[in-house]
Amino acid sequence: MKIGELSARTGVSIRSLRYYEEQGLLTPVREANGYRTYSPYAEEQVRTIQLYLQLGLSTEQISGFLTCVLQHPETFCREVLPVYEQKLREIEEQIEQLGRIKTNLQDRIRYFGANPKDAQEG
Amino acid sequence: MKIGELSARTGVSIRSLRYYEEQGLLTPVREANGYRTYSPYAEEQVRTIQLYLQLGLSTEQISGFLTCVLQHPETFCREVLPVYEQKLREIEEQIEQLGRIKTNLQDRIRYFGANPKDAQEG
DNA sequence: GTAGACCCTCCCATTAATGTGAGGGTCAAG
DNA sequence: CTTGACCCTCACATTAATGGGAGGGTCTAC
Repeated sequence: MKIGELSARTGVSIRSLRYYEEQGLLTPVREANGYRTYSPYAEEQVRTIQLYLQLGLSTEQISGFLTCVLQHPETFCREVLPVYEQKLREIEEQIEQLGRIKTNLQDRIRYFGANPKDAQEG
Repeated sequence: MKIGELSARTGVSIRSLRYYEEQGLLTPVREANGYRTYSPYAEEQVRTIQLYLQLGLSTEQISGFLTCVLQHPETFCREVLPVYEQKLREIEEQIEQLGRIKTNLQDRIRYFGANPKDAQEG
């Protein structure tokens, strides 16, 4: 199938499909006229890419294990686990940082309730 | 004081001080030679700006209430509360989103423990 | 043979704060 | 009057995935 059809089937923009190729995540064959042709498996492949992107992984990280997970269950590809673990650490750190900011904001908001309402302009 | 001294006192780069001015957060006077001259109060002002930036507010948001909070307690400036509340909502939403991703990652990581270790290469 | 729907590449823009460097003034001390 | 430490403006780079447009080829149906 051509890029327009793959885009329609997956909901991923043509621009992004070309970007994934540039990043080594997709390798369509080229017809004599230069058009990209994708195998039917590309559709699942694109959905897989999207899934990992939604987990916050970069195209570079995804490229490290995509070939394997397309052929095996995720848990069989040993490149995957360390990426997940690192990402998990990053996420936890971000959550902590956001939690600190949240508490700080909540404290500040609380003070508004505890103080006179004669607020000043600008 | 000149920009180099303000930078040294606050630890904020000269580049950033000029950026804050561009964004309307600082308004040093200009000498005849074009040099920026900052009042002694600028030091506290810069620390205040940094504080709000660390809360995740944008320079645009900060500019909306900075003048007021420099003259009054934060709780007296009515521009502040809605910004805090909006930011708090954003933070909470981000935390939720990260939490979902975290759970997803943890689930995936758990499956590795529950499966055979004969992982495949690339 | 032409209209219209495809496809191609190349390149710029987005976001927000900051880094960096070129090219060039200012000023104080020697 | 030169050195060196300042200061200035302008402008590009950073990040990552995506949007968008220009300029142009291809293919199908009429």
